[in-house]
Amino acid sequence: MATQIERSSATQTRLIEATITLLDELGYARLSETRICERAGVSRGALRHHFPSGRYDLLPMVVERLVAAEETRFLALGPLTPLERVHLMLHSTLTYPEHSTSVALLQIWMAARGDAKLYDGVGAIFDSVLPRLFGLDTSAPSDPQTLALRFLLHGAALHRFNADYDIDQLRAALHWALSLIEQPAGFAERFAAFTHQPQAEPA
Amino acid sequence: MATQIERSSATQTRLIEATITLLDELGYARLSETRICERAGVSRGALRHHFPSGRYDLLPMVVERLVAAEETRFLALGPLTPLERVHLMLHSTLTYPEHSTSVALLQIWMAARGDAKLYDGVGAIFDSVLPRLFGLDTSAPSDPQTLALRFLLHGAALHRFNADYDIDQLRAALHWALSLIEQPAGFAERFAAFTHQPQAEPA
DNA sequence: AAATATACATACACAAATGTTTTCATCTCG
DNA sequence: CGAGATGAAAACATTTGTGTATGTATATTT
Repeated sequence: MATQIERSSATQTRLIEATITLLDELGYARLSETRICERAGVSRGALRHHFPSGRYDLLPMVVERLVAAEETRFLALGPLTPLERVHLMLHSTLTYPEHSTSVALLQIWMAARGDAKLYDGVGAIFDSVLPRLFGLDTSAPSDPQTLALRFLLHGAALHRFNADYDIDQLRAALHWALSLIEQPAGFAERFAAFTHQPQAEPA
Repeated sequence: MATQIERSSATQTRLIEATITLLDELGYARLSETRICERAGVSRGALRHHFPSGRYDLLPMVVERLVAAEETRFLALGPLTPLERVHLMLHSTLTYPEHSTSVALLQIWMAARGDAKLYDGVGAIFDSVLPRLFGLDTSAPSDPQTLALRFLLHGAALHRFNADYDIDQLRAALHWALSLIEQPAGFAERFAAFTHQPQAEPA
């Protein structure tokens, strides 16, 4: 058979991915070890072996994994300003509005507000999103434009769950907003590959 | 003593308000009938008397109450276009960024996605937010500008829980965004009172 | 190959949350 | 006033989730 290290990381990955799926499907409130194990196809004993205090060990790994995945995409592009990063994220949302990682993160985030033990585990990782994804130094205040674009980004991501969600209207709204402001210098040329969209730009 | 009707609606109100508080403090996951009753100062028997199936009867009332409170503020202003409404809400956020109504609603909303029974109770009320608060007819597509401003609004409301939340930076960002676009005709004059008066918020 | 450590599974104990029933007080109406 | 209805409290059963202990096979080490 495989080595122990391979087996371990395989089941850990299955547990983490099952958790992400369940957070998206059922939300944090209905998340339970039993359900996670069912979905991952392992026993509760295995879960408790790898994550001795259950969700409180598991969820930080979930958050870290999701953040790291996004971070990797940016690292490939070299040094980026905060403004460039938000623009890139907005273009990502334009291209893949259904992107679901944010759901799991939001569920954990909302739960951590009212659960000190959970917050101990995930708080620092969530804080690291600012420097790691948005390129923001927490000490220096960000400029209004970048912050406003973050609002737009988060609002658009959330909109997916709204009653009147429509993918084309979402794109049209983001296009309208982006048309009001200038892209960062050399943005289109530098990140053509990254921001390339299947559908054509409106006039 | 008071009449039965008074007693009834008094305890119902206490239960509803305790629920809103707890949703803000602990989140949906840690909401329980026992905790609600503790906070409201009534027995579980009383809760079950007024809300036979617990949260599934209680939470729709919570949602309806919060939506109705917002709706009332708009009704006093006469007929409003969707664009005017979003502008008003953005001005409200500028004035009272800590407004906590949205937290309880977001908690319920995220939970309802994964709980069909809960969705049965609250889904229709959430849907009614579009016509009742945003003035949007669900059949007709909204214009890109209004939708983009909704993104901005929701993103700004969510920002309150971010690590780098700063009330002044939030205001600056919203000001920056609003300075890019024109206010609806006669907006400042018509709604001077609205955008500067404290909101009637159920405690 | 023996000893040990690791990965995983099963089982039990306990706490918390919900669903349900019973009981009592107080209000309402004939 | 008295019967019935209603609001409220308490008590019980059931379910669900977690914490923890124990058992067993497979891998690693010496």
